[in-house]
Amino acid sequence: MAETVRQRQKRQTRERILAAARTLMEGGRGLDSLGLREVARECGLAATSIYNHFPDMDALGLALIDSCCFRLRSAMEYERRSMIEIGPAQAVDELVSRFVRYLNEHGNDFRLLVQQRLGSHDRYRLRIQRELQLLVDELAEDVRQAVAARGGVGVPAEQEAEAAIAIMFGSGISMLDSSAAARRVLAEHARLQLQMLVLGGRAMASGERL
Amino acid sequence: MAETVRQRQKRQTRERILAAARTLMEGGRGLDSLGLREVARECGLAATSIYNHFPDMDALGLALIDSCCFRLRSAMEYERRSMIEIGPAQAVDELVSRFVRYLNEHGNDFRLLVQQRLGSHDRYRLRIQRELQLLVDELAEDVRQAVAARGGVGVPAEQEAEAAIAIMFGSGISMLDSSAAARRVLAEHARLQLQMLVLGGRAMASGERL
DNA sequence: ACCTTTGACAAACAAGTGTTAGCTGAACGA
DNA sequence: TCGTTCAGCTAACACTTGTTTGTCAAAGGT
Repeated sequence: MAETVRQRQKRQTRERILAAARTLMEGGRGLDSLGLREVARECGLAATSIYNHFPDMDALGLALIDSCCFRLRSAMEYERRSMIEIGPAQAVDELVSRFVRYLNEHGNDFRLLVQQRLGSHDRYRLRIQRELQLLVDELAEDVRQAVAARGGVGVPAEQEAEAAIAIMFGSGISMLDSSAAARRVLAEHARLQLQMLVLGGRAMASGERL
Repeated sequence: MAETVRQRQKRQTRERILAAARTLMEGGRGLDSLGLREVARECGLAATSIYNHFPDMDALGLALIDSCCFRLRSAMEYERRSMIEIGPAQAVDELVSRFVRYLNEHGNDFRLLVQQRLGSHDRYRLRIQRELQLLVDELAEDVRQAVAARGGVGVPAEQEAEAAIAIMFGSGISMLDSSAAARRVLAEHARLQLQMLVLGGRAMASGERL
């Protein structure tokens, strides 16, 4: 059955609410300080109308975070095979440039996720941590496959992936309030740091120790 | 001239206010959601009395952040020479265990710093970023000296330090809501990741590339 | 001893908060 | 066509917020 007029309008209004909330957070404001009436005003709705779409403010926040997770996921997803075929140097380049593009397009998403990862709201925190763990797991799996395809063994893929994400997120946070020029420098640094990490993983796999 | 009764009492009250604010944030609450009257209630003061110690709420927040920066600084400071003498493996151990101890004692400080690093308040953000940059710079200088003392050259110390801090902070965030047992595992992971990084720096210095 | 300073206070202000109750009018299913 | 559903509205409740004003009593300075 096709979508009725009412259903379409309701869905659109719901999206307008989420969009308004995101707009209000563009200045870097936290999710905690976001008011229901403020969101309603931003999208030209009566305050109480929001309750037709979300049972309470927490639900709105969770929906917001969910949409951020979705966009992060979409942005960092890529065809698995390519990672394996292009080799480690280009894989690092690809990873960084993909992340930089995500930051340029959805910097406020990223800010929200990192902020709420340490927020007081347990539901939000768990949701985000699960998402980030998925990111690490996928990257680890890719590292394993890429290493195996080249005949390598023993690289601690899980730790390498976790450290790689930490490095990228660290750079990402710095990029958030940097100019476009400064961002390019920071991206270059991130690339170098990741290369260092991969070299270290390789050294460790071949039995080298400190 | 010795401290008068009034001066001492004022200083003590000021500290009581800051302590109350920190207590209220123990559950992981953000600085934004902290109310003046709430803080006043927590330390048995009239709401308006706080204005005798801080011109406004922003000043209170800044004082809070300053005290967090101070404690982070104290916790991570150490005798410079030891880092150079003990060699890279123990240096990594020392760094991690120092950071873990800091997290155990001042986990909420750390949470506050990481949260506000991305907050909307520019003054807070800048203050924290300056502090973290100092941390990176000091670590980089130590790496340079340690490498030089062992006759190494060409290690990209600045990038290595930045990546190391990113790795530690990433682990730290995960540790914040982990049990003591899980924290030990995470610390072990951080150690491994840092070792990987140092090995990579060494490889890179000797001309190895991906 | 006397006057000034000042930390703490209660009362009030204007505005904000999340949420509930009840109404209206347009879209819907029959 | 007629009754039902329901998104959006206004009004209200019971708070909370940061801040200003003015009072009061204790400590400080002379």
